[in-house]
Amino acid sequence: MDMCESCQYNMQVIEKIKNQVPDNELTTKLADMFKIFGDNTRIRILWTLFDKEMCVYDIAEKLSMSQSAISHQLKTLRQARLIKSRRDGKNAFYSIDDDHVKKIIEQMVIHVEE
Amino acid sequence: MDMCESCQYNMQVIEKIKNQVPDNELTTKLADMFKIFGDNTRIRILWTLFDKEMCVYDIAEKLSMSQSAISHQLKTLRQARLIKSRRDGKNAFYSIDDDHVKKIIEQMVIHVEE
DNA sequence: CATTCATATGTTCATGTGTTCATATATATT
DNA sequence: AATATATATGAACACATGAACATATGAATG
Repeated sequence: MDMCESCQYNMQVIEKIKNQVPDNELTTKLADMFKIFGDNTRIRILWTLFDKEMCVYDIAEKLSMSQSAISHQLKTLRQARLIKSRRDGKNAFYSIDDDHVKKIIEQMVIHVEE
Repeated sequence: MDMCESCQYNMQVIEKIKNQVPDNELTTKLADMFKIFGDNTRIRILWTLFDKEMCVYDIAEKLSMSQSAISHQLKTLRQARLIKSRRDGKNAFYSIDDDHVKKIIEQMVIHVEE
């Protein structure tokens, strides 16, 4: 079967993964990153930011949560470099910072929806 | 750019995700599944099982952890349907139960390795 | 059937995590 | 400068979680 560039790259990664003793440094990095995704509020924030950047207040309203709770989670997501922020006057606008975020969540959607 | 079946399917999922109000039921499922991956021991177990099935004792030895700790995590992974078990005499052999497991971890490897 | 080996499970404990509440900071407006 | 609005942050609390330890279960073997 013909594969596109993206899938070929993925196959290379799989080959790299296979037949190796688990590298503790890498697996720790992986687990830590999975942890960031492992919270409903953070997933909902990322989901909300999929199509457009949004300010803190609007995210909080859309998700029916307090500004503080959202702000705390935005900090977590920003520290993990999954989102970035930009100031515009009184507002701070947040947006997805990494192309992989969609792919990672998408892959999990495929998994849970079967 | 030409895309293979797999990538085309992924694109469809992306389209489905975009521009929607986050569905709390789905995002909860996603977060819960990410949580399962969000532990170094569990990632290392999955990693170990990538190429072949293994019994509990061998996994514990390979990862230098107690049999109890491994068994507990195997239960977690089994309940999440990420691995399956098979008895052979005194031994319980575990193996990856879902094709997506590799893809999910692989996608995260791509992310953290940049 | 008693023993041994492999695995599973219940409990406990220390640690981590997410939200709330109160408050601080930053920017704009009057 | 005083005030209002938007966001960030620190502390505290409730809750979740992973490993250790002790023990139970299950299967083979004498």
